[in-house]
Amino acid sequence: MAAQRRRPTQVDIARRVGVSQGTVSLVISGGAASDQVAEKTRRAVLEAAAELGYTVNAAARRLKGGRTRMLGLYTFEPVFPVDQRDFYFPFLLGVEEATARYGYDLLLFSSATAGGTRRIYAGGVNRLKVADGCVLLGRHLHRDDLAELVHEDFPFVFIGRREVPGEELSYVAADYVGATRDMVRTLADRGHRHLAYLKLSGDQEPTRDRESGFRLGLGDVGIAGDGCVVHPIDDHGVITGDLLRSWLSAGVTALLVEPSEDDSTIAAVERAAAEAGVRIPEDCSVVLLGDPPLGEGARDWTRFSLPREEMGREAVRLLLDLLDNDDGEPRQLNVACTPIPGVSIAEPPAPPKGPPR
Amino acid sequence: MAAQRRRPTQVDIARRVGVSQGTVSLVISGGAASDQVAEKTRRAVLEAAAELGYTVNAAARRLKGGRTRMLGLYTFEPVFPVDQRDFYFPFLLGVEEATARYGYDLLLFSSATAGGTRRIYAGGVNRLKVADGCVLLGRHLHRDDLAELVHEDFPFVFIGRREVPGEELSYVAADYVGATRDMVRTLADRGHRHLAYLKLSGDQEPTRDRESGFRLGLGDVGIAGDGCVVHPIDDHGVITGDLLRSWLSAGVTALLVEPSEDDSTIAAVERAAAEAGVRIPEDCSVVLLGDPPLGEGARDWTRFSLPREEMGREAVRLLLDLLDNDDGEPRQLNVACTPIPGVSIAEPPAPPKGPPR
DNA sequence: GGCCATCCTTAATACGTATTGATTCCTGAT
DNA sequence: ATCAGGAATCAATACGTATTAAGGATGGCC
Repeated sequence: MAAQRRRPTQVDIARRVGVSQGTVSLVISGGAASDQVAEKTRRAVLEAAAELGYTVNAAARRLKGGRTRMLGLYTFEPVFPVDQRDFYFPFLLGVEEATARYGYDLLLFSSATAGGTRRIYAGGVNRLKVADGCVLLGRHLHRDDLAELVHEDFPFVFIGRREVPGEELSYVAADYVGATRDMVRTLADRGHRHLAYLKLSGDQEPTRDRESGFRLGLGDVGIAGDGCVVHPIDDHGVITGDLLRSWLSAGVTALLVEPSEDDSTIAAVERAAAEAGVRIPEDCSVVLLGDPPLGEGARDWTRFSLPREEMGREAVRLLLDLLDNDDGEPRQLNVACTPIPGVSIAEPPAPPKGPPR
Repeated sequence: MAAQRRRPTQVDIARRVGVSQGTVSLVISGGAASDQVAEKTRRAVLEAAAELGYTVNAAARRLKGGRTRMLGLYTFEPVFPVDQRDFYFPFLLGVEEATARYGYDLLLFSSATAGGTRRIYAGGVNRLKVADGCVLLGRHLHRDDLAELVHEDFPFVFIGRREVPGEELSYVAADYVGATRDMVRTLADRGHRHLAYLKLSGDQEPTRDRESGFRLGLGDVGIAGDGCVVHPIDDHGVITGDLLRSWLSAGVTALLVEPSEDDSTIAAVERAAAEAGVRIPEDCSVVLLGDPPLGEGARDWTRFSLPREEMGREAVRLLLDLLDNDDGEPRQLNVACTPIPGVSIAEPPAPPKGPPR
């Protein structure tokens, strides 16, 4: 154990065999340039290398070559805490799988917590750049950091559509617009004409996309906006039974609910319904605009699901594409969501009193 | 956008500010030597660094002997595939959490798959060394790789006890010996005198430790070994109803089953019992020597559980300790398992015929 | 004004590898 | 004997950082 402290280098091999370090390098790196080395020398070098227990110093090799063959994964929220892991884990899975398949290593930027908040620029230094490129993930991002990042021209791909004014950036996103639009159609086909959309507060792109889809859907089926409600809820989802009841008596027959990463908004809707004595779907249809992790024995909601694992894989693919073909062009990919029929919608109930029209 | 492709270096910063590269290094590395730099210069450097989007080149820093502030995580099995993730995930969780808390980043060596098998030395290069140190995990390891790694004197900690002949290495392991020993005692207290131990084939340390515990336990309670059975099963657990029946008629009243990473061995026991018409625990008590991931509605086995998350955290702690105080001493830590009572044991049934004594 | 001490900055060097233009050595032909 | 030409090897250099001994400026003190 108390043997040599220093690891053997190519110089050690060279000295032992009686050649130069350059020659050793030619042999060790193998491949193309290696066949110009005499077979005898070649064998002698390899033998000495084995005897000394030589291994290439990865750092030195990387230093020379530029690439690190590492991809970074930065998450604006901590991914591993258990309450959120079911939501984020499939992305991770996909990213990891693709990273491995392409022969890269994956660097998790776990350290980036500055006083509880996660920031890219800790100490004025962008740590992400240790990797060749980076996959970003998470809802509660710092706009400043993101803008700065774009400005730096560092290759990255966001999972989820993100906007930075005046810049085009690369992402792979779920097609919330289309999926929500389809949901509205589905409800309209069942006869619903008065809808309430419960959107998350905080003006994030995923929310905006759903809202666009909502309005587009209304247009598609010819529903006027004034019979409908758009109601913001905070992340921990507060909605009262009274509020729900007031909507229903105003003629609303179906709810579209935007889920958060956990199941808080859905739980809130369940509570409100119970409170108001409203049955789902008999008295009110409910659809989820997404596919949050639900506990055991949860209701089989009518919803759509994101191909999260595939999104992770695609993000890596785009990133590598970005690295290899360095035009300045952003890569943008929208993937379709899969509708899940579920059992939380039904025909609208017979109107108790005459609703407006 | 089509700006410089090359990443800015300390030299670029130096040129811009009008100082030397050395001064920039002093500022960037921060800490002790940093306070001999004038505050004005210091700020100018940091500012320029931010503007240029400078990041320290990990490879270069490492080459020079500095730290990368990266810890590696190398798994001999793929961790992410879903069927095994429930087993390995808590380790990951612990490792990630501790890594983050100590301000390090976590490098997952996903790339190390050479033709399906995971090898540390892919192409003669030990890639682990990019990181400051490494946590190793997994059952099906390559002994050659491990021996080589030890021989290289690279700091690492294994999760799980591992042996390399003639070397002492660092690990944090579950105390399988003690836990199994206690299980034998528990069974003996209930009146069982003839036990069968189903061990995994493949001569791994965790298996050997359980077997030691088994024999120690027998000694503790004064059971002779000749009324007991030690039966190896392969990873996919084949055991027939006939075999089970033959044991029982030879007087065996309780089974100790070593679980694999999935639940295959347990499923095999269930099958064999059903096949032979043996009820658990009425006709035969069964304990698990571990805590495998079980599906929904699985039997509440009498077993013991590993503090997997804690083990992950501890591994990181040991590793950092190893990095900071570099004596040649290995760090070894055994953590106790927690017994879980369960409902799969009972008193031994009345002997159907006179069993041997 | 000269000398020293203090503070800041620099120049030089090492780390281990990959690459390339130059050099030596050989062989065979003239 | 000389030279061309190829094969095998070498010497030199770059990569980006950390470190340290040495240099230079500034100010104080007598």
